Amino acid sequence: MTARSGRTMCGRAGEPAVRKGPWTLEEDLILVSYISQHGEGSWDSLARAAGLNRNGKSCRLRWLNYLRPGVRRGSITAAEDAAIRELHAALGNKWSKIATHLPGRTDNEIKNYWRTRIQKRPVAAANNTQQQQQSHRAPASTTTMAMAAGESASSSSASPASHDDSSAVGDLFWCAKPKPERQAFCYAVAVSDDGASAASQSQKTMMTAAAAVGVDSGSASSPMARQDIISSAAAGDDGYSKQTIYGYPYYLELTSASDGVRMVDAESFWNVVDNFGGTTLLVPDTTL
DNA sequence: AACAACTCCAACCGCTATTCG
DNA sequence: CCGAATAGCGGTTGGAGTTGT
Repeated sequence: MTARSGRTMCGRAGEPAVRKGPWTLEEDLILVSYISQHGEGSWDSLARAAGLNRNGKSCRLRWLNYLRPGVRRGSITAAEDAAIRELHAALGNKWSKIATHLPGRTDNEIKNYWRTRIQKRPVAAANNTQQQQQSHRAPASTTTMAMAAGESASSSSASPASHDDSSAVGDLFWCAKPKPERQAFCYAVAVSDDGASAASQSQKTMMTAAAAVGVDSGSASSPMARQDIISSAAAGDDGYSKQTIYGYPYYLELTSASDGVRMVDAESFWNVVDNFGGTTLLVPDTTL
């Protein structure tokens, strides 16, 4: 294992070791499930009560920066970039203050963005933020994603998804939803075309959503490549394809056996989201 | 193909501020 | 008022992924 994972467990003698390091899908689900039922607060006791072998601080960070509804993933837009510069000039390294002006963005994300994009390459970032975002790590890293909570699982009173369809034109969207009898969650994922990073991010969302269906938990394995998901999809007799990602089964609604993942246009994509009355956890990136 | 260099960002740490008994 | 517990903030680290050689 790695240096980081080498210190993933700690604790005093006689006490159960507290996990550190990257969160697993199982842990995410436990945390989301617990908070959706009991709410936030008192993180240390929450961690214990939820049965998570994590300290409260870690739970809080995970929730606030990643799992909390409304957290926005995807690239920083040009407008956000400008806002960050302006706010940083006025406020300095007050990341949490800056974050309050950028809905859905976390202080951690803004801090990372500042350090890696602006501070390091001020001119390039200022001149063409989006170009940079798409030119280095992966082509077209801009991601548009949404995960909608279905009726039975939604303790949140599901406000309709807010989104900007104009950002999505021309991109590939793929949608999936659980079988009706398993409608604990439904979800929809959209990715920009051929983006490796985008796909990986989307898969993460899919996996979380898929696992939230709550069937046959299993052990984690390597994430499937987007291509693998597409190529392995095949409809069953009932028109649904059972897939397994990270050991969790989920179902794709297929319009036909040859469809693989169902590709739809932006309007249809958002129809899927809206028609399920869920809460959009991750909203479209408008930089496309 | 293999390796090095680079970038991104999740998660950690230490510290301060706030709350509560 | 005081001390402990909890929450929040900003800085840093290091693994993973991508690109360059």
